Order: sequence, then structure tokens, then C-alpha cells
Amino acid sequence: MLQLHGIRPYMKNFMQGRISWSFFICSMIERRANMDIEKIRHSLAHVMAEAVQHLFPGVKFGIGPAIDDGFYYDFLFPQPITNDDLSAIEKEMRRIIEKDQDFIRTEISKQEAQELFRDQPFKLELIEGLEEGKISIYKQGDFVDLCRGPHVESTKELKPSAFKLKTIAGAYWRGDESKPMLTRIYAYAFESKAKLEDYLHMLEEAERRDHRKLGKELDLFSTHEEAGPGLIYWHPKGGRFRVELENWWRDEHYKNGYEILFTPHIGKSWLWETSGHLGFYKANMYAPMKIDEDEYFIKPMNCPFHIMIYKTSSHSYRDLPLRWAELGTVYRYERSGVLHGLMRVRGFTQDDAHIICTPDQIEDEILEVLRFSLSMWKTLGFKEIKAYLATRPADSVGEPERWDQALVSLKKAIDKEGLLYEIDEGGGAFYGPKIDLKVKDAIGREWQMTTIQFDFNEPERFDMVFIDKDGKQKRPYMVHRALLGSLERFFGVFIEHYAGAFPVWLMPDQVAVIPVAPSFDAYAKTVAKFLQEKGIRAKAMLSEERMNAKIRDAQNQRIPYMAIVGQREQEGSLVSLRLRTGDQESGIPLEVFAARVLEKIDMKSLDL
RNA sequence: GCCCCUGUAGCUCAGUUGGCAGAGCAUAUCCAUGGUAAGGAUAAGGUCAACGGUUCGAUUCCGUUCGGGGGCUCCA
Repeated sequence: MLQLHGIRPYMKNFMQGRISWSFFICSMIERRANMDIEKIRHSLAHVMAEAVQHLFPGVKFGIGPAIDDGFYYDFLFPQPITNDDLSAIEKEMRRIIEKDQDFIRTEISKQEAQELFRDQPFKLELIEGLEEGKISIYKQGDFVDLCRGPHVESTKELKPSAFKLKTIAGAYWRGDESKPMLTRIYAYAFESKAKLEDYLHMLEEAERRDHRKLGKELDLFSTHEEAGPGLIYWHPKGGRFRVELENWWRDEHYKNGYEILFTPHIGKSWLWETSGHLGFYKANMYAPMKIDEDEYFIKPMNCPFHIMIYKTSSHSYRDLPLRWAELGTVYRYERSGVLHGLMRVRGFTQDDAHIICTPDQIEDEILEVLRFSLSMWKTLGFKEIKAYLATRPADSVGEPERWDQALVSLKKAIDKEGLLYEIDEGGGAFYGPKIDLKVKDAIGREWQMTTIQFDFNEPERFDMVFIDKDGKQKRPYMVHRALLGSLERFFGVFIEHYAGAFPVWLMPDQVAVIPVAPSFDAYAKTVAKFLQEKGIRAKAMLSEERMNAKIRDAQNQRIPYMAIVGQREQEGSLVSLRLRTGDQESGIPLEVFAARVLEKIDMKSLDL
């Protein structure tokens, strides 16, 4: 039941999860600062609305809140606008700000509000939902908006250089597809010009690291519209990465007490009816195919298959815990508009596992999973990790005692590992609570990767049991977990985190041997072969290009080690090194170089 | 799916206010004796996403379809 791919692209909300309650008390200063910037952003939204009112008479207003990196306002324009109109709006906003207008708050009755906004259908709808006597309006210049506030005192507190209109986008009124589509104008806004510029630089950096761009440049993967969007083709270099990653993943799983399973890609409708997926997950499953007289579905999840294996024999409490892992490829329907490179796809391989255990093992098991996950993230070079604990929603299955015990074990595990965490009250799936881990990447973005989820649904539906000490049949606990999430999505995040310059052990090409002139091709080949025989991915660059061009090419490919060879090196069985960092070291004995590279590979070192 | 933007050579992009399509990189061939981020020349490479409409004529304008991008959670 893992919902690994239901994760929104990073630009949304990466500074903050959907959190209803925080364990951490912001200092008063921070809280004050947050309030100030919110006030500024929200006030700017009003200024934008005023500007739009000036430029597009007859426009209808939706809402205009502050958001993580600025603000937006939703409008219904009399005629469509284009990106070109943004600069005119921005200009008008600056003019308004210069006028030094006060924001004036007034409280009015519901009836007065309805009268005031009689031409504004969306405002009227909002007023409907408000209580009498608590209705406030804010006015600046000739613009009046229904608004709770607070706002800055005057437009003079707004800095014309610290905001920038971003894009126009469609957005349904109140996020509801059945309601009219409004035109949303997004803007960035910060306390100061410098902060805005920092943020814009971060966005540029993100663009530079974009995995779709690097995937093409580094020849790692592709997608093909004519063969089906949202389906990933791993090229030889992406394949090298994946094989290395999977090999390590398997080794680690065996070391951590897991067994590895392989299960089919399709299953009869019986399986999905029993699991309940045809009830609550059907919208994400592909249409069935008919084989003989039966309907088969392509799997969107691996769990029912693992349960089938569990049920091939009876299990004593002595057999538990079972830790069963699979790199299972699943297919899920995603609407075409949400597909995004490797991050949101229609077919992907989960690094899935199911832990089946007794009630008194559950705490240790959760702790083990968490530890395992953290150790993997450490090896992969992600240092900052935060946990999000999602608790029981209103509608749920499973006995309350189980939910409580599950939650306690999740909390204890987080505490023992000393992780920062936030609680998402009621945010769990109907079938169980979960911990999600978000990792922070090199430019500060958070990505949700690991998920550890209890499942109180399937063990019931499949009637999973074990025989306890007292000889009675009991229901085991089942936990789904994915550490990397999916290999596709992980690859995308990894590419962006390292901007393509992976640690040596995961680099498709580890060493480029570059002769300074064609007369040293033979020695270059010898060097490459020597390294290859030791298990290093080395290639001799023997084209007719000049050395400079080869270095540039290797550098662009982020190859960690460039071994430059010429007369001196050939005579002394040496190499001269250029690292992808630009550092140079000359006259290194070939043996010494090989040993160094092997050590970096074996240690999964993050440096060269 | 819906809104806006977008689709020209393998890649990155120009361009035609409607008149038989261009550059750089990559590729191929040739020349070039070269020490740490692109040596030079020549050639090959495109039904300008697909289909339909307007027009003497469409890659260009219009429509539809199929992709790609940004959004569609933030509640006055």
C-alpha cells in the first residue's frame, strides 16, 4: 500500500510540509519575523490586486494569500491575459507603492459586506461562510478587499525591489476541479532585495541541476512520447549507476537480515479484490487484460504478492520477524499533467519491503528500519534528515490499541535516533500510521523519500496469522517500507543533489585516460586495461581530438579522474592526474593511483 | 483531466510581417606532433510534431490531436 509516488515536485512547498502541529517552538524572534514577512507578502498581494483592478476593469477577485516564497492572487479576467501583461502589472504595483498609501482596517456587518462586494461573486461566496460580526475589510487607495489581515501600516513599508511577478497559471476556485478555473498570478517576495536575489540564485542553481537536463547531457536516461510518456528508459550509463546501487542495496539488505523476493508483474482480480485495491486504489490502476477467462491487473504495489508467499506455509512466532524485500516494478496511472522527468512517472521500481512480526517485536523492528534507512542516507551523502509522523485519520481500519502501539513504537524509534520530527495529526493512511523521512539536498530543498507504514488492512483481508507461544493463532503486524522510495525518483534527486558529479563508486565512468598526443595511445590503452582489470571503470580516450578537447569532454561528463599520459608517464609507468574538481597532481605511479581509486570505491567515499 | 506557455537537424536554438529552411555542437571524411576546459576544412543530416481548414501558395494564420514545460495544497 505504499504511496511512494504521490509526491509533489520539489518547487512546491519545499521549505515546509503539510504540517498541522509542530513539536518545535519557534523563538519569539523567529515567529515575529515570520509574521512580518507574511504581512509584507499578503500586503503585496493586495497591491497587486489594486494594480490589476486599475489595468483590467471588471476583473473578479478570488483570494490572495502569502505563500512560502511570496504570494499569489487569483483573478477572473474579462479576457485572457498573457505573460506580457505581468510587466505592466508590476509597473503599476511600483507606482502604487510609491504613493505611500495606508492600509485601513474596518469592521462591517455581513449585510454591509454583501452590499459592498455585490459585484464580486467569489467574495460573496466567502462571505457566506463567515460569521456575523467578524467581518473585516482592508482598504488601500481605491481598492477594498475582504480580509482578515494583518497588513503593514502603509505601502511605504513594501520594497519595490524585493518582489517579482513570476508566472500566470490556472487554478481552480478553491482547488476544486468542478469549480471555475481562475487565473493565478504568482510572485516572489522577500524582506529585502538581497534575499530575493539569493532566492532567485537558488532557483537558477536548481535549473542548472535539473535532472532532465543532466540526464540528457550525461546520457543517463530518456523518455519517449511515441512509446509512452512517464516511462523511463535507462541508458548504459544510467544502467551502470543502477546496477552499482542495486548491488549495494542487496548486500545491505542481506546484512540487515532481509531476504529478497521476486514476484510477478500481474495478478488476477481475485488478488486485488482481496487486498482491497480494487476498492480504494482502482483509479490508479491500469485496465485489466484478459487471459483465458480471467482478468489480470498490472501491479501498482507489491504487497499482495509478498502476502501470497507468506501464506504458502504456516508460521510460528519463532519464524518472526520476516523481513522480505523486493526491487519491485509497479505501474500506476498518473494524470498526464503531473508527469515530471524521473520524479513523477507511470512505471517505477520501488525498493520495497514488508516486515511481518509479532506485537512485542514491533518496536525493535521499527527502530531497525529507521537505523537502516539513516545509514543508507549517510552513505549516499545526505546529511540532514527530518521525520514526519502521520497519525490516525478520522476514517480508519484496525483496532485502536494497535494504532496506539504502532504510534508509540514509531515515536520511540524517532526519539532513540534523535531525529527532528513533526507530527501530521490525522495525516496517516486509513490503514495505518507512518513515518516519512525527508532528506535535504545540496541546495536546501527537502525531498520525501523514505516511508515506513503500518498496515492494519491487508493482514485482516488476507487473514494472515502466526502461531504464538500459547498455541493460538494471532494476527501479525505488517509494516511496508521503502527506503530510497523508487529507484527512478531517487535517481532524479541524486542527480540534482550532486549536479551529476556522483561519488566515485556510483559514477558510470570513473577514470578517463587521456594521451597528450596520438603517439601515446598505446600507453593510454595499457593504463586503461590495467585499471579495468582491477575492476575500475576506465576508458582510454583515443579519438583524433586534441588533449584539451578530451579534457573538456571528460570534465563535462563529470568523470572524477582524468589520467593524463605522455612521454614522462610512459617512461616511468606513471599517470598525471586532473580531478574533476580542477586539482592537478603529477607523476603518480600507476599502482598507487589504482589503489587510491579502489579505496574510494570500496569506502564509497564522497571525495576523490 | 483543466488553465497558460510550448513543439524547427541527434542536441541547443535562430528564422520566415505567408513565397521551395539556417547556425553552433555532435556525426563522417581529410588536414593538423598536441602537456591540463573546444586546432582547422569539407560533407552528410529536416515532409519545420501529426491531421484538417483558409490561401494561387502554409513551416509561418486558424482549428483539432499528440507530446513537452509551468501551475491546479496554501482560504477573506
